[in-house]
Amino acid sequence: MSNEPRKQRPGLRASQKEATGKAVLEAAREEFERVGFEAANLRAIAARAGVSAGTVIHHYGDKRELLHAALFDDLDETLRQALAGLGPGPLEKQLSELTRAVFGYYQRRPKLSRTLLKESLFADEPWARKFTAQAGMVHGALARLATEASARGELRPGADGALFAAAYLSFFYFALISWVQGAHPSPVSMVEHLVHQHLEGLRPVRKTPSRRSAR
Amino acid sequence: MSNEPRKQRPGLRASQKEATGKAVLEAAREEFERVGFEAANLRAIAARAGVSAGTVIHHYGDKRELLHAALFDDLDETLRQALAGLGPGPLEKQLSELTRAVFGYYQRRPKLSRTLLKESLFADEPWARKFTAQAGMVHGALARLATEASARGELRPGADGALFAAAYLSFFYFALISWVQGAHPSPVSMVEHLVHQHLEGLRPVRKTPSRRSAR
DNA sequence: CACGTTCAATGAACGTGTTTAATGAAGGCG
DNA sequence: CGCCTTCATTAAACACGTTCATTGAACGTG
Repeated sequence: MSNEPRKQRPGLRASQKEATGKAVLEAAREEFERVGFEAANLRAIAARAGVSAGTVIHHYGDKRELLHAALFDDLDETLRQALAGLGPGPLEKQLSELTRAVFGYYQRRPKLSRTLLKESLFADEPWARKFTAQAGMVHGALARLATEASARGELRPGADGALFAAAYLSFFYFALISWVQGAHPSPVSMVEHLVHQHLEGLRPVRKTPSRRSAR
Repeated sequence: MSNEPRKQRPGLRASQKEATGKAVLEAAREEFERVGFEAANLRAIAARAGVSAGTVIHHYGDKRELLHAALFDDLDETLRQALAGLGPGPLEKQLSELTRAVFGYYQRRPKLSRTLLKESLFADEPWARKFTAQAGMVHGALARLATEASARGELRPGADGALFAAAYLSFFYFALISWVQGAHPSPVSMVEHLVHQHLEGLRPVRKTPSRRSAR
């Protein structure tokens, strides 16, 4: 039972392995963004990293995991910064900022955005778990935003923040899928309209709301 | 050789081609549903249809197109029947029926539902066009349902039926993706909750609506 | 240091989707 | 009927992701 915190010295072999892994990841990022996922060639990525194809697989399991390993952190960072950088504004404005920021992540990788979305939505384990956790983080942040908005009087007191968060995510993914499939020029305004309608509701008016009915 | 119905357009070569095409399609359906998309082997499908692997590709271009060719019509039929069979009930009940019916289509193909959804949402041309058209048909029918509900007084007169349809589709796909990824046991109730919230809205109450706020 | 063990790395081999050149039967035409 | 054209079909070749046995250097231990 020697479960001591056995401090592993860097070790020459371990650090070499880490270096190789990073080189492969960098080569993969470049190739994926340059020619897209399906057109990217594992042997080409391996050559660019100065290793053999077998080494790439030995490190990352398969091509899809390599994609996720190469790009997950960037998306995660984008999400965290977008959430952290939200202004105090009204809920709809905050969501609009968030939509724009995350959309930008995909827009910045035109050759890759379609596959990126496709493979992250339908990832296998262990990445499915990571993406679920990531979505859970965003979901929680959104629910918190809704609660704050409720406290400001923008939403009714009993509003279900978690359910609202699910609705926003539905709208966002639907719009994003429509965009990558070429069905809409920009998901931002679609999400905005859907969020607005979701907040206002569609039931018969009891009294005309005094809020601006823009758009 | 007098069994020829007449000098018809088809011609011997054309009708032979159509026969092999159908045989391939049937073999593909069976193999796909039996072992799933990725595990299905083109040479096995070809053998089952009594042709060579090249013939399968010659007919359908690639493996993904074969999947769509094999299963699109079934989904289309499911959708049309679900839409045609909707009762006169209130809008939320109609949507619940629709959700159940379409969900059933995926539920009936456990080995295939994940890939089916994945590949249809992110299809390439020419199938992307067909799926977009199919979604457009459902979208139109949903907008019509909303308009009718509006005429019945369930929704406010100015309600945007098209936007509501987009919201429903967002919820449905989000719930379906969550389901195929194993994140939720059944998409039906999730869609129901989201639709309900969408209809009621989240703005502060001006006057207490007579409906009870479930959940 | 000597010796056995671990393991990152390799390249050849494999499975499978896709491409291609060849084939031969159907179809059109004088 | 002869001849040429079309084209569905095929087998072989190819491309690429993935598997696997092998290797040799790093590592741990006495």
